[in-house]
Amino acid sequence: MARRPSNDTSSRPVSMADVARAAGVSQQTVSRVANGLPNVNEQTRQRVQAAMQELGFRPSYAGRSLRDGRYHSVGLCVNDVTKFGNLSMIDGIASAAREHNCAITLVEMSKTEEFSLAEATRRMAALPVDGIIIGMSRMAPDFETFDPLPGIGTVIVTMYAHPRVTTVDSDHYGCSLLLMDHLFELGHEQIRYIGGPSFSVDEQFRRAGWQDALERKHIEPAEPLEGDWSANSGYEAGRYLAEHDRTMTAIYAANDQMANGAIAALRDSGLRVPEDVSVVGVDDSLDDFVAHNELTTVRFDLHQRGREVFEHAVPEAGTAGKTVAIRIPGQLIIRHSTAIPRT
Amino acid sequence: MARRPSNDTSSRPVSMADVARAAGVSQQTVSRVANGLPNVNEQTRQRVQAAMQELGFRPSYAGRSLRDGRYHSVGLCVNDVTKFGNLSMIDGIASAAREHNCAITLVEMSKTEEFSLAEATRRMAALPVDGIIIGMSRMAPDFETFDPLPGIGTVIVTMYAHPRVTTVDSDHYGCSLLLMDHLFELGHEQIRYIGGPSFSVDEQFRRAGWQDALERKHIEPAEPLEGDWSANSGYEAGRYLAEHDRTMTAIYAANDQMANGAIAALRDSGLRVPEDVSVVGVDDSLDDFVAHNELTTVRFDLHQRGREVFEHAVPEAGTAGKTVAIRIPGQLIIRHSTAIPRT
DNA sequence: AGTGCTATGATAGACGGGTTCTTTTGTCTA
DNA sequence: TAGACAAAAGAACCCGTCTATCATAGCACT
Repeated sequence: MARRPSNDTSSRPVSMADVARAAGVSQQTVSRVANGLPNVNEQTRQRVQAAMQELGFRPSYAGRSLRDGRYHSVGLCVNDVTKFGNLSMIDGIASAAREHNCAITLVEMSKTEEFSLAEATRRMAALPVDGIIIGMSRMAPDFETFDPLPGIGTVIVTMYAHPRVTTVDSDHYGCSLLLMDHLFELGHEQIRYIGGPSFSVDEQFRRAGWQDALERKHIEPAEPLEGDWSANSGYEAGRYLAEHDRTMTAIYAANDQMANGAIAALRDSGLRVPEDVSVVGVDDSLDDFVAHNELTTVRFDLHQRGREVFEHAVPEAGTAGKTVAIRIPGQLIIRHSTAIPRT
Repeated sequence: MARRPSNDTSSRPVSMADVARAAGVSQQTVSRVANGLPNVNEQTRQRVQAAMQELGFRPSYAGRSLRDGRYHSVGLCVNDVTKFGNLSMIDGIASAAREHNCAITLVEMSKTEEFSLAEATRRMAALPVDGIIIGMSRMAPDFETFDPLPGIGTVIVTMYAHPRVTTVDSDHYGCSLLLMDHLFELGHEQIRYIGGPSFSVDEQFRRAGWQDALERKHIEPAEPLEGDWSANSGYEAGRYLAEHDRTMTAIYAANDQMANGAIAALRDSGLRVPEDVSVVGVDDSLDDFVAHNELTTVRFDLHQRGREVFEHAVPEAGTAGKTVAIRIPGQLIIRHSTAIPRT
């Protein structure tokens, strides 16, 4: 004989059968009570509920999931929870998930090493998820060849489009155009670029936007500088530019933190912002950290992105099947770090 | 009749039975292959593996969980993902979870409204979790009366101790003592306090530490100021103090962001930091946002906290049953925002 | 008495993976 | 040729929830 059904409530979670035994009713009367179905006598209902309470019954997630084939959770795979991009992704998705009464199953891959989409998918597929979301903040080695698992919605959060997978992201290319247009309108032409690490996908697209904007106006882009997203790296780059480039009138830093560092460097070098040099950033992330934030920047609607990501990963209503690439535009926030260039 | 077993592989995930049918073997021969058990002919094994590959078999999480009563995931319930305290909690727990090859099931409660522990527990208990972690960044209305669910490990991340639940947190009281001792050693006595919102548990303990430290030295604490953790609120408080208190020699801001704002305010008011006024903060959170961060602060080991939280929520080895209160000390980081007071 | 409705029980099947028990098949030896 | 033994495969069931049938008893109303 296989395992005998055990009646000791101590070592095993309380099941409906336990409750039924305790209340002196049948198992599916307990089911009726648990699911609020009709045709249950009021006295019986109370007796069952009392038994549930006393025994500490909670319906088995595994049993229920097995039955109705749904997990009510969406899988999210990121490399580093604390990076601004990932954090804002979690935030946006958490909002959307809550609206759908859904939880998030979060897996953090190695903070430093890159991971393949196949590996991430395999890992997530073994978890209780109705859909898989992968944050691809750096190019995965198998992006081109990757095939999503059949039968489960998959969304990659990245700017790169994929022929067989829906991708969603804030428009990290368009934000550059917004900022560059703003600077062009003010009259700037010599606009230097301080980027993030070159392996970053966001960096690649923000930088491409900067470069294309210049080339469209037939301006030769000066050598871009590479930081690591931190204010200190922005400071160093700003210092370098202040000392070596007397023709520039504006700096586009690929995020606010580096922009903030660059501003400090310019001021330490005796240059005024925005009178001598205009500075712009991206993310609108400084408010909590810097008093009187004056930085012109681009703000992304992260909750909208979260909603799009979520709803494409867990397609409730016939949205399935279509592979799309969604880019959510940012909004230009003009503050006082930009002005008409000195003549 | 109940639901008929369906054989259309299209609408249903691929099960072992499907693989067995395709490979022409029995279901548990597939099981043996899947779990690498012996007593399977090499040819049979290859045939089964080929069938698995072709059909895209992946073992059902629900079936497996139902069988062995484990979910390999820990539940985490917070009010707002983006708040520094919660973010660092997620980060720390994610590390610990990864070490145990475990996922995190994340639920974000209302960002603004407080929630009861009973409600949070009920919500988490319906999810695939082997343990429940609740971030209580503001006092829950039912903290005193709360009883944890039997049969599942529960940890509350908060400074308040609870008689029936293990609580873990960074030592938000001790960090104040570290900073105050540092200021005392330099010779400061008139130390003003800029706190976070009074409903915050962290605030309550950081403030209590400041107050107790002063009273232990028989110094009457001057009225504490209340901010909202943001740099702007720190700026306003700093401005107020600069204008109204000419006897203070140091400011203790309850987080780095407010400290950063306060420093800006002092400088705007013509006071030098640290020559005229010393400033300290807590969290060591500025590095990414501010170039040349000079703020003396306290850094918490968030990964250690995450590990403690995780291991008490999911007790692998006999640590169960004991209700403890763990407070993880911070580390004083002395930079250059503190100096001997002017005489 | 017959009809219809409600409350409940009894039984069973389905979901998918894993364990145990049993049976079949194959090989080697006496 | 029979017996011993091991390898391989099958059959049965359990985990817990939910639902689909039936069956039955009680009650009210016509």
